Amino acid sequence: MRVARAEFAEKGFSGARIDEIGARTKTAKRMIYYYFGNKEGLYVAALEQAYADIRAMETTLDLEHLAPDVAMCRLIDFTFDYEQSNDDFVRIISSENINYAQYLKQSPNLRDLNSNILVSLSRVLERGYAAGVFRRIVEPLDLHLVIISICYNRVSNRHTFSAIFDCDLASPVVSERHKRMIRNTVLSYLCSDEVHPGVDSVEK
Amino acid sequence: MRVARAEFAEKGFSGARIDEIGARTKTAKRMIYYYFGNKEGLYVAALEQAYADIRAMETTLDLEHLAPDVAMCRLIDFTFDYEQSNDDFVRIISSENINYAQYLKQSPNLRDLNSNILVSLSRVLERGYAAGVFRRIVEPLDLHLVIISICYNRVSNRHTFSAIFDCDLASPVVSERHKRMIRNTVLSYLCSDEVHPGVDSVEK
Amino acid sequence: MRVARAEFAEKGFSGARIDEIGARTKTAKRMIYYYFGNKEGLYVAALEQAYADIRAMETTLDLEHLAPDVAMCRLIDFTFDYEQSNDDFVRIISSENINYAQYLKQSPNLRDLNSNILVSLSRVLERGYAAGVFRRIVEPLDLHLVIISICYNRVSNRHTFSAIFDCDLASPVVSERHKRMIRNTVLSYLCSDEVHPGVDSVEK
Amino acid sequence: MRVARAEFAEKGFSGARIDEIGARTKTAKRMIYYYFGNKEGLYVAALEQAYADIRAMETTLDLEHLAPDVAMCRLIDFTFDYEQSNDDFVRIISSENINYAQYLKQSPNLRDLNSNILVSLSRVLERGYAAGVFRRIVEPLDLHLVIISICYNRVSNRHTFSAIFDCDLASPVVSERHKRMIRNTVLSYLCSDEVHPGVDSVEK
DNA sequence: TATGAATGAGGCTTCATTCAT
DNA sequence: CATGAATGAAGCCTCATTCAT
Repeated sequence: MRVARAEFAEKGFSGARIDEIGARTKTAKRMIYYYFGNKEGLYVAALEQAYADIRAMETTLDLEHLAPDVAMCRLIDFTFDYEQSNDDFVRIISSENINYAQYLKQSPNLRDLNSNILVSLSRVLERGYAAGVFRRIVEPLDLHLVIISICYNRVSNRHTFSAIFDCDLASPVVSERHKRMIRNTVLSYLCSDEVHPGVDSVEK
Repeated sequence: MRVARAEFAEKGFSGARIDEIGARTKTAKRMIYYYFGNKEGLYVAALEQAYADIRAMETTLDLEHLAPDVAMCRLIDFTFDYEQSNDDFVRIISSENINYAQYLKQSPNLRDLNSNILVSLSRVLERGYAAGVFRRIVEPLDLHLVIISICYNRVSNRHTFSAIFDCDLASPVVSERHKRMIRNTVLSYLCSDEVHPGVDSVEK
Repeated sequence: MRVARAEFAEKGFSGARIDEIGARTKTAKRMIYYYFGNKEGLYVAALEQAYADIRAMETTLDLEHLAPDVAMCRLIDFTFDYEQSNDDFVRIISSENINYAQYLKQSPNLRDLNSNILVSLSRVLERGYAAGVFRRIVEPLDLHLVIISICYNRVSNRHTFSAIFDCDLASPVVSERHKRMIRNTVLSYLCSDEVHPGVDSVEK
Repeated sequence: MRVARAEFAEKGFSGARIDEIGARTKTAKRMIYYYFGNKEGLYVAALEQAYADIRAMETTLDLEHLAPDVAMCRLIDFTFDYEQSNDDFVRIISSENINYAQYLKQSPNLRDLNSNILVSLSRVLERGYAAGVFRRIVEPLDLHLVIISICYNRVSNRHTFSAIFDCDLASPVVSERHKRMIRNTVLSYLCSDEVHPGVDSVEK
């Protein structure tokens, strides 16, 4: 199963070879069909496990006992570190998006699995508003998008990014710089309430 | 060629079927080999064209004649709109990252092709610092990462995102809200210089 | 066992799936091997049962107490009704003929099992000749062929027949018409002794 | 193609091995998929050809220039001989009935292909009624069923028949006897108009 | 007697690619 | 410059059967 996840993460759904997974497992290829029915079944199982893993880690964060801004930073840091350390997770989700999430949609238990991240975010925001430390009114969903996007993209697109810009996003120096940047980006946004009119205010 | 790009974007490299491309083209499948050598050649050609297209559009932005903050907003808006309108581009790049950018790395002319976005960003930043409107010292590369990440992820991962959170990222209401959010996120970050210590300041 | 017979009847020997039989039975698939050895053993058992069933019914006809022509009609009607009502029986025999009856030949108890139909026919014929109601001298075997052929074919080939001629052989109207026809065909044949020279009398 | 037909005739659809067909052909197995798409496509092609062949022969009978009874005998003889000589045809149709004629139904050109046999029969009957040689009013479809059933069954079920009754239906002696029998059966039926009440007249 | 887990062999099919014209 | 026909390799999957308990 770990092997399957690695294979799907490495090659994507159609690129993955079920023979390869069988060969790298003690059990024979035939058993994959015994347990999972077909390639799709194995893929869905790997996908489910990937989501289950991150959820299991998220519950250990214990944000409630931290000050709102500190809690927010911890959440950001966790997301940052998790994505960076688990590129299997990142790759399988990218792959699933190539597939229009058709397999994820079939797995109903996955649907509500990740909703708790929005609950966590929501609580931290509420406490921040109450304490006066956050002033920007924002949807938890939108804030999650900001955080996850930057953390995720650093990992998912690091190959094209580094090819084009000739930089190594995985180096400790850059990692630390980026982690700080994301913290400051999110907190600057939340703590200010200035509105930037953007290009709309310009004749176009 | 348009067909090839669509096919690669839709299915990824290994999922794409060269028969399918042949069938959807007037020219026969055999000609693909005549012109591009093999599947990889066709893929690289499609990839190059995808990058060439966005570069062609970027040169029309004319940021120099706008105030720094307005220029920044225009750049953000352009990125946002381009990614949202060109999911072929987004998909083929995700697919290429699944492949560890091995094909992009082989195409040397693609390397320096996108460097001008850093130049553009750099100039806007310089003007912003000079005018005192931007106070945060930031690498152009890092800033680009922030902008592109959010714009790109909204599109690349919209299928899993919408499956999990049951929302439609492509709806006009959400799109507009997110576009504003990205502007405000980036500009809040640039205009402030506060540093948020983050989780590091907490015993860990 | 009922399940096995239905499966073999539905799909033929090679089309039948022993997994399917196992799944539709309370007992596990493994038990099939315990009791029947292998697929062939199960098939032969199903085949034997099919023949045993029809034989059991045939013994209830009680033809001896009927006038010869009435007895013949009753035999025809029974055959007609049995074939029409038991397409499982028909199908498994067709399937066995596809297999060159190789399994039937292996089952020696099946050999003499159906000989009693010839005995029954023979007795009815004898009584008919003695009474002067039948005039055509005919082999019981040949007469059986005529009767069984029409009754059997209506069922065995009804799918291609109805596809080609766009008719429903199972409808009550057609069934009754055909039943009458077979009676009249057989009895016209037996009661007359005219000989039709056929094509042989024509230069060829 | 001849090979394919023989293989399907011998083993039925699911029993046939496409590898076997490939091996017995000059062209490679792969080409079967090139031309016919899949196993089903090849099977349908073989089925269509089987029907086309018999139709081609039927058109050469030239029944119009024979007396009605002689024409009827010639039609019977042709049917008898064709079925006996072409057990490939017989077997593939039996096999198709095992499949519920699902493939035949998909082939619309086959539908009206065999309608001409009913036309031929109908004309012979009309001429027979007009000449007073036939007296039994009968549907052409029903008469066809009688003729084809006996001729077909002798071949299709000869394996179980011979296993059970220990006789060789293919021997010249039996063949000739049966051919005569069918002629006399059909013509006795047509030339008489007696009605046999059957079992219905008996208390039941 | 009963059973879930396991399996080697072989089935159909698809792939990117090349040959002959 | 263009094309229909051809192909070896490999992919996914299913089969009847047996093993360990």
